[in-house]
Amino acid sequence: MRSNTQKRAARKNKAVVLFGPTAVGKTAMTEELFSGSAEIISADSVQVYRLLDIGSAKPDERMRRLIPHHLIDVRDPWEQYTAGDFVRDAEALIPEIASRGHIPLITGGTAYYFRQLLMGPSSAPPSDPVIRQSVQEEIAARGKEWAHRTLEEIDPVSASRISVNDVYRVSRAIEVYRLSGRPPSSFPLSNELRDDISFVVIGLSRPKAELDERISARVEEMFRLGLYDEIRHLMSIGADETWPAMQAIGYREFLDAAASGEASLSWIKDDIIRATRQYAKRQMTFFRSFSSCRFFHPSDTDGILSYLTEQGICLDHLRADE
RNA sequence: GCCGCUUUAGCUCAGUUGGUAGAGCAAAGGACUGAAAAUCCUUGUGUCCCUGGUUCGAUUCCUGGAGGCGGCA
Repeated sequence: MRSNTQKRAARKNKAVVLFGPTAVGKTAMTEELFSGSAEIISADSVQVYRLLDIGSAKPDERMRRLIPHHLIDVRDPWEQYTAGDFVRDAEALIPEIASRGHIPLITGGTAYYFRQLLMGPSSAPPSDPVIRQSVQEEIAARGKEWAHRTLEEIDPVSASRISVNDVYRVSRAIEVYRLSGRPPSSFPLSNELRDDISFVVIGLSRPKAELDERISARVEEMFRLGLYDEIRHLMSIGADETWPAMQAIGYREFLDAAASGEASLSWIKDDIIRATRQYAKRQMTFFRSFSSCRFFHPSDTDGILSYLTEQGICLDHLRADE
């Protein structure tokens, strides 16, 4: 029935998705446009971890007072947080925030989290630590060629998509098969925006030279704020490369340096800057593949504002002006 | 000043018994099925320091020069 469909459409939750590579200027832009009218759902796979404050560029106290933030500091650095956890948490938060009369603003840099949320999560079973470990041990013992051959037997489609060298994905594919008894490629994957939530998707970008400059400045600032002390504290409580959080840029470079012996702070700093630039590039590649995304320069607040209005998002201070 | 080593891709360096070259890193582009700041795929790039000589042909051999490193004065 038409009226029913309309009613459901009217009740559909709205959310704004704001993506940008590291250091584009998300925070400043967000503060300017959304203070007082939104609550942030952080889509950031590193800011979920406690104790990783400086290197993950967590929003400061002042910012968090201006706009409530969710999904920051929700795990200890030795715990695993996954894209699936993120989707579940975000799905719960969106209606909750809307019920307070606020705009759910999903913002961050973890493109994979956005993908899972926007197109709907995969229905493949979540990882089981025991099975994962046994698959990994087997691959270590028998080699990656064996692993890929094994995948080819259980799922030729996946095998043809995944490189032999991509042990990370081959391993997960075998794991999914052992968990479910089904070929990984049999779990459906959508490339369309899900239709139970109405998303307005905004991307922020800058010319490369501009972004590179900001990344250098940000890393310098992290060192000034005490990144070295932060990692030293983490290491003093037992942090090593087996902790999920320690694969984050800005932390693992210290662990690598400690493992290899000699490396000066300025060497480590250069490593971090380089890795961050490479990461920013990968983020942009991923996000450009979302056809529903509209890109803006972070300083173009007028453009963003009118796009939001056009999409039916009404900000409080805009309302106040009327 | 003398002796030795050295000069090849943006960087570190292989190499060509004489037929104008290739790895790693960096860079650029791309992928991404509950680990994703992870992981993987693809692609260039060159006065082979300069100058003469030998040679059908020199980045490669020889002469002379310039830069760098080390040793002796």
